[in-house]
Amino acid sequence: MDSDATSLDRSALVDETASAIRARIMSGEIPIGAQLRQAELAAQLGISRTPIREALRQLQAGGLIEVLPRRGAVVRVPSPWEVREAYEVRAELEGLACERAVRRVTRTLLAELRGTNDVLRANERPPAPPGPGAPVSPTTIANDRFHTLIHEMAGNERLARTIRDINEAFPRNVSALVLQDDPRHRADNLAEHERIVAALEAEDAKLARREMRDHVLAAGEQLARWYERRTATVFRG
Amino acid sequence: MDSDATSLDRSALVDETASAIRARIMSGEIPIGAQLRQAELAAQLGISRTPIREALRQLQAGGLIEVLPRRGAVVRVPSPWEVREAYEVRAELEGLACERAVRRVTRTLLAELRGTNDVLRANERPPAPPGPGAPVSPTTIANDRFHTLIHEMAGNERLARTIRDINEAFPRNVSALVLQDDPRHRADNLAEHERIVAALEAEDAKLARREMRDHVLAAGEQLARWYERRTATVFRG
DNA sequence: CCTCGCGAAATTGGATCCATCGTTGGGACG
DNA sequence: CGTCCCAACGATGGATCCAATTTCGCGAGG
Repeated sequence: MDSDATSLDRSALVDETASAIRARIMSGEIPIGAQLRQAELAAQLGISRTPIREALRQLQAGGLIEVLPRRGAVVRVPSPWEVREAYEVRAELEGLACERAVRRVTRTLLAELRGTNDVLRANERPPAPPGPGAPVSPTTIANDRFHTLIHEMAGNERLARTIRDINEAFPRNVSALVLQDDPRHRADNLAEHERIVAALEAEDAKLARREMRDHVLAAGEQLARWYERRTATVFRG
Repeated sequence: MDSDATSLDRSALVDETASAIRARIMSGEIPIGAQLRQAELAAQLGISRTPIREALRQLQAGGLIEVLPRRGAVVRVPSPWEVREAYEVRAELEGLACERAVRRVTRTLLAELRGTNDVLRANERPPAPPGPGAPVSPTTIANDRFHTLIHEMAGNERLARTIRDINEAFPRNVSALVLQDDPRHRADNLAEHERIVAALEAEDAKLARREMRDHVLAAGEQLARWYERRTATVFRG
């Protein structure tokens, strides 16, 4: 019964399935703490439970979900502490990437970086309050592109992959929400991006590294605070 | 048919299976490039192919093995380039860990670090040439303990996990072999460890970071060279 | 009204089945 | 003698089956 969704008919079905599930968790369509029922997922994707289970094992290895024996899989609920730890590591790695990117910076790449910032500037007033499961906003795409570009400029696959792995351990839409929620955060974020571009243009590796490091740390702090408020709310309700 | 091996009867069978297979790859018992036959592994572990396949997905997510559609799983053969990239990242992360460890250093921990170095010093002449699949040597254990201790001292779970993930992407016995092969490498390794301990004792965070960074980079370079020689040999033979 | 307990339903997880694809060895042809 | 083709074999991968365990609901008892 191919109810809806993406038609997974290619050869790498398990990997595709894992991506599909990951995307639904990332977007918030499947919220934090939710149970992942194998039968349900199988029905929605129009496949049997076997590839579902293999896909869940992949997500488990990445730390996005937790598989409890005989109790099924659950989307992990990151603690503020975990978020801070992860973002300290990510800040270091993104800083390194930014430092390395200085060596490879070109006018074209700088222009593309500025392009992403233009999008951020234009969308300072977001069109709609993004709820969970909403399609990824232009702002988020521009943000991602900014970072991804720098990862590519760093010219180290493992570095890019490591950063990606850390990011994918947390439902990303959450961080997007944090950023888009508060106009002040958006402004800070844009200013930090612009300082990073300036440092790259000046080919000041140390400065670029420090700016990127601080930028990621600031974002992590906001995200951690969001989780703090969230857990506080949960305990009250 | 429970032929031999470890009796996997607990509830987290898939995770145990993954660990078992990983251990056999890490030790070199299953060499680089080898095919992982599901039926064979299942028979050896006395279970069916289903948990084997899930375990392979976990290993695939870690990057240790590669799963080609319809062609089964193969232990990845890292290129020297990949090794250098990975060790650049690892060097940065271990350097960070070492820098952070300065804040938490105690006499007890310093003593334990020195203890691992004593083992390295005592075993400058390794008892037997370690072949693939050999049990882990005291030297390797001491080496691991040295690094693990510092990771713990850093007090950041994610950092430790990230470093571990990178390490586990390469069959570890290879790097152990590289170290133990050449007396000169062993001596260098020991001297570097001692400099790191000295920097920790002096509570010089920046120095500790630099020493650890250089140490890991040096090890990575040796490992990359080993892979270069290996691929050269393979092409000849 | 709340708590405890039992039984049915739901869910997981390992084993097994079978269609499909890849591989290999042998034979025919150039 | 080398190359190509085909058939048989082997392996993978998705689907299905069934036992074991957890969860949920309902009712009895305090």
